[in-house]
Amino acid sequence: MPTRHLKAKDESERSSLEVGTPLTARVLLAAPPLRREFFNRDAVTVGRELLGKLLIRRDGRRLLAGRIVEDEAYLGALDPAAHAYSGRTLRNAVLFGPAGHAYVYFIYGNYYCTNVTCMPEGDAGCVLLRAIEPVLGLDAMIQARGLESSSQTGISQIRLISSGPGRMSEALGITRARDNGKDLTERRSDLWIAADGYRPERVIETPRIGITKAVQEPWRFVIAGNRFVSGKRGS
DNA sequence: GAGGAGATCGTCT
DNA sequence: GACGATCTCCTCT
Repeated sequence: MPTRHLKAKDESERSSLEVGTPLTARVLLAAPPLRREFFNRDAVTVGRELLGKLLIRRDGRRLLAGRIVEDEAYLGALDPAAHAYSGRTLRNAVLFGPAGHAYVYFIYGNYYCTNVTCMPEGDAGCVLLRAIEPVLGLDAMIQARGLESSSQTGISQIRLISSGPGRMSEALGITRARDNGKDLTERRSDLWIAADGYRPERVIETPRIGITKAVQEPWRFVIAGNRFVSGKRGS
């Protein structure tokens, strides 16, 4: 994969790249994984409450983690924009299974998008994870994205690491072959979601983006002011 | 900085 | 054969 060149930056700028509040592996491993009951609710509630939670990837002996700053709810059979709307297929079968599992699909010939199943089994609701704010493993994420090292990554470009569902999945090495159907409530898995007690100050609800059906529904949730939120000017 | 076009391939009909 | 819950690059202002 060719290296994508980002703007150079100086040392003073680099220190500010330690985005949000960087966490240690010890802190991440102490954070309890979200329980099945958390996901066994409607997708809108889960989407709103997932903001601020930690998405953690174990990659060999390494941990990568980011705080969820943007997501979207999809309501299954009730939602024309949802993959489950047209019924069960081989691709979306995970959506019809138990809550708290990863639904990963391939899109536009290049990218993977990562969802968490929710609602009681059979209802096929899910939450699309759209962006995280890196809290551990920043350099590994930059490498996974094919960007230059953090010593050369500009502050104005740092959001390119994990802002957007395709970028976020690539940064954490999430693929359909590796992660589709994985239980995200289980720390013994190599991908899970945990809570460390952080609560976002302000959450904004907006219409979902990148879809052509049910575009008016305000089921996209973002942490207000967070620089890793995708879209134009993070809106 | 903003907007548009093209790339790319799995999935579904 | 058509479409798509995206991203990057290029052009214009």
